[in-house]
Amino acid sequence: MGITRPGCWGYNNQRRYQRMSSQPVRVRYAPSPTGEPHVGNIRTALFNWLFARRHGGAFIVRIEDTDRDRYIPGAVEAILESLHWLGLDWDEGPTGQAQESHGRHAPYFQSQRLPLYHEAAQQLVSGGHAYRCYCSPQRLEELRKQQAQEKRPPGYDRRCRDLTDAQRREMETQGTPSVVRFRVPQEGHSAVNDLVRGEVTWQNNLLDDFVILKSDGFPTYHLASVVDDHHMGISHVMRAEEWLPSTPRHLLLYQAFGWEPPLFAHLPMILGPDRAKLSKRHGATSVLAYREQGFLPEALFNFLVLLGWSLDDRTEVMSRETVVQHFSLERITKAGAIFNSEKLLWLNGVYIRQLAPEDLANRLVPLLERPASQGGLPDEVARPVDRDYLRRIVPLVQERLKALAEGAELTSFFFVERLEYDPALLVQKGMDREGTLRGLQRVLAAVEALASFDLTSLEAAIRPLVEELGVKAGQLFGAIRVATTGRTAAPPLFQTMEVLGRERCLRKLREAVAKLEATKA
RNA sequence: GCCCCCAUCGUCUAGCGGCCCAGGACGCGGCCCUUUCAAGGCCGAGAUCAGGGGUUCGAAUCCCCUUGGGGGCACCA
Repeated sequence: MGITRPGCWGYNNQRRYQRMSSQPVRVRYAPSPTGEPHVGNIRTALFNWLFARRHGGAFIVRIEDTDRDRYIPGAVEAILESLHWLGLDWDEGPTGQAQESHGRHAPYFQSQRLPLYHEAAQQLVSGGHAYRCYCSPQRLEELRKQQAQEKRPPGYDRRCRDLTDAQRREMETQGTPSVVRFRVPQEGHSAVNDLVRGEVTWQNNLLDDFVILKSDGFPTYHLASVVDDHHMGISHVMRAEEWLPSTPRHLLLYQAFGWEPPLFAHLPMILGPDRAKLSKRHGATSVLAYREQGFLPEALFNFLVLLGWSLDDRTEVMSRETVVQHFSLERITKAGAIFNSEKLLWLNGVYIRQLAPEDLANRLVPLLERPASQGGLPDEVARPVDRDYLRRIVPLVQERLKALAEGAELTSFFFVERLEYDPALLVQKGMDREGTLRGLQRVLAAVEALASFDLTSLEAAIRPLVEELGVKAGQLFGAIRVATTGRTAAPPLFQTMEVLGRERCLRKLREAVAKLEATKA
C-alpha cells in the first residue's frame, strides 16, 4: 500500500477545507431533464442553495442533458419552475428562456458544451489515461450475462485496454463505432474525506474501466460532471448518497487531469414508506404535484430542511432566513429519512394559519376557480370568485385548512345556491321532527325581524330562543347549522351566518323548513 | 455475487463519555376549552438507544464483530 499516495486526496482534506473556507463557495444543482423533479431531488437542490446562501457563495444550476434517449421535453421548465416556486434562486444557469444561460461559465446545458468534453477526453487518451474501446453493446451485454451466471462481479473485461496501434487503426478503417474508456489504475486506493461521512476508501482494482465518452459523441455523467465542476470552479459537490460509489471514479479523473478535486458531501437519501429510495411508484412525489395539492412553498421548504438536518433539539418551524442563518454541514444526518407526509400536512396547516387572511385568500383563488373535476368549487359557482366575499369567508376556514386544495370543500356551501343534504340531519340528538321544525320556524321569524345582520345582533336574537324553546344550545344551533350550511361540521354558527348574509340565511332557513315539512309522514 | 454507506420511540430527530433508567415534533389515546368541526392547552402510552463483545471509574455516545436496512456495480444520470 501507499504506492499511490496521489490517489489519497482525503488525507489533505482537513487542511484543504480550511484553506477553501476563505475561497468563494460555489455549489451546483445538476439535474438531468428526465421528468418533473421529485421531492428527494429538490431536497438536494435545497441543501446546496442553503449552503451557498449561508456562505455568501454562488448557487449554480446546470442541466445534465447528455442522454438524448431519456430527455423529456418540458422537463427543464418543470425543474426551473420547481426551484422558482420554492424560492431557490440561482446565480448562474438557465435563464428560463429556451436553451439560454446566464453566468460567466455559460452555457449551463451540457449538450452545448460538447467540445469541452471532447477536448478533455482527448487529453486523457493522449496522456494514456483513457483509450478507445470498440466492443459492441451486444458483446458487453453478453459479458454481463455471463458474469451474472458465474456469480462474478459485473464490469468491463478490458479487452480493448491494450490494443496495439495496428489493431486500433484496423478498427478505425473498418469504421467500427467506439467509446472512450478511462484506464483505471490497477493498484492503490482512492479516498475521499466526505464532509458528512468522514473518510471513505476504495480499492482501485475493484473499479472497471468505465466509459467517459459514448459512441454518439456525448460524454457520460462521470466525465461531464468532473469537467464542468472543474471549469465552473465548483468548491463543494453536495449530492445524494447514491453517488457515493462513483466518487472514486471522479477522484481518479481529477487525478488524471491533474486538477484539484472539490470537496464532497454526500447527503442522506429520502426514502418512501417502505424504506426504499423515493420514486414515482411511491405516489405523487413531484414537487409540482405538491403545489397542485395546495401545499405552501414555505411549508415544503421547512419540511424538506428537516429531512436530514436539524437546528437544535426542538426548533422545527423556522423561517427561511433562520435556516439560512444556521445551516451547516455538521448538522446533516447520515441515515436516510422516510418522507412523512402526515407531518408535512401538519406543517402546512401551521403555515396556513400564519398567513395574513388577505394573503390566504389570494392563494386560494386559483385553486377554487379550477373546474370541480380538478378540485375546484362546484361548476355552478360563477367564476371569477367574488373576492370581497371570499375575503370574509377566509378567516372562518383558515384554522381548518391543512392544504389549500381543501378550500373548495370547506367553503362550497358559502357559494352554492341550493344546499343538498339529508333533512334528517336537521333533527338533532334528543330532538324530534316537530320540535326541530318549530325551532327553525321560530329562528326564521327572529332572523326576519332583525334590523341589522351582524354577529352581535344574530346572537342576541337567537341565543335566547334556546331557553324559550326549552332545548339545549347544541340542539338548536346544530339544527341551524345544518339548515344554513348543509353540514354538521362547519365554522362557528353566528360568524358563518354573518358572512352568509341576510338573504342567503333566510332563504336557507326557509328551505330547511320546507324540507322538514315535506318529510312529514 | 462484489463494493460502499447507515442503524435512538411507528415516523422525523436531539444527544458528539458522566447533565439521559434518553429530550422535542408528527401521528395515536385521554382530559380541558366549546353550539359542531377545527385550532389551542394539559396529561399519557410509545425507544431494555438493533444484538454481542471490548475500552473506561463511567457508554446511546469510542473500537470490533454480528444482524438488519439502504445504495451502487450501463455507451442512465
